[in-house]
Amino acid sequence: MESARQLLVRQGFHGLSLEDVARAAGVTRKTVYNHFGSKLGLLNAVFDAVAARGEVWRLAEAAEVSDPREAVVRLVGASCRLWASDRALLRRLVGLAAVDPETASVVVERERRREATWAHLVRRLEAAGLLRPGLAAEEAVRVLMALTSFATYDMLAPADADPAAVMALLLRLADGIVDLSGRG
Amino acid sequence: MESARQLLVRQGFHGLSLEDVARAAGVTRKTVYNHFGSKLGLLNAVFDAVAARGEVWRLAEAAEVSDPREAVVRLVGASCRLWASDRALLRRLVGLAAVDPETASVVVERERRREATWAHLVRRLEAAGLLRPGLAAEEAVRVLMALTSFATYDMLAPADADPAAVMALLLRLADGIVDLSGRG
DNA sequence: CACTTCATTATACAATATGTGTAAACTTTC
DNA sequence: GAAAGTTTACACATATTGTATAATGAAGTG
Repeated sequence: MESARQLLVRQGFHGLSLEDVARAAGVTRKTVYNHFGSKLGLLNAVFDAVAARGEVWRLAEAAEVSDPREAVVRLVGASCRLWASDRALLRRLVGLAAVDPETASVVVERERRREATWAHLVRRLEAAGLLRPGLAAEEAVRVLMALTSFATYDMLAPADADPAAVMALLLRLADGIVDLSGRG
Repeated sequence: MESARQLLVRQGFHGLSLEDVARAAGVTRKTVYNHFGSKLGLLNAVFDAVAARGEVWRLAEAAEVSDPREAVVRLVGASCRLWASDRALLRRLVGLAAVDPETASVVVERERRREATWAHLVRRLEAAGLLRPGLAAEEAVRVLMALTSFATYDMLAPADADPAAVMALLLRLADGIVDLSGRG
């Protein structure tokens, strides 16, 4: 999996042959198939690994904070840290989902969960009267999804970025949608 | 090219074989190679076509408006219309650039130009004192690039979206970065 | 009309990739 | 040491990209 990760980052998907992966890992191509079933299976495993390393579970944790404004801040932060955990790899993986319908399922499933999290939080914000006026709840969800997406993080963060700096920028933008002014 | 476009949207990149493209277009595979040189060449042509159909030149036009605030508004609008012109196709094309270093060049070149446009406009905004305090010019450029990226548009717009509605949302967000309050 | 030029076709070929099958060698476990 | 499960080496089928070549056909020009 580590071999696959490195090759995927360096060569891209098209340049990633299971022959190379197997060689780099010091095993046979057949062994790779025994473990992962297919190239797609391998990618799935790599994706799961990066999600785990990036501590995805922190997203759910952040969303459960009782103060909804604080929850937004933490959710944005957890997202940034997740995306920063392996940027080059995520770029390939997320891109792949847009390119190949077969591969899409993995990412789509996680995005669905991310959306459910935000949708729930937006309902709480709405109940607390913290949504800016003239803004539908669904719109707010879409905006927050977009702001906390990998694509946005990737464009906002310079190569040597500190996730915290990006987080500050995102919160500033989110303030146009949600009233976060009570907090730093 | 139209065959390629349809197949790319329907099947994704991995499912797009030049055999299928040729058959759908009613020619031989060899003819496709005579015209486009390679699969990449074909994609390039398809990308150029969608950029032309989406009227990319309007971006440059918008950036030249003398009032910098008005220029921002128009540039955001032109971006939305560009991205809306063939969403399903752009999803594949933009994703592909993130997946495959070979393919990246096409998109990267356009992004570079888009960035130059924004960078110039941000300098004008800065000179007019319209940047929100505590914000570096490079940060502003990155934020505006992110807000007007295809990825953001694609996440913000519902399936049946009106580009103008998305544009309004984006301007609201951009207002956290640039003072646009003088305008509607 | 005959001639030339050019693109298209049919066909074959090489190279590379994915995925499967099988028997032999090797490890692990009991 | 024997049984069970992996890994290997090797062969094979299939699909795809890309190139080469001779034959075919459709222009336009004299």
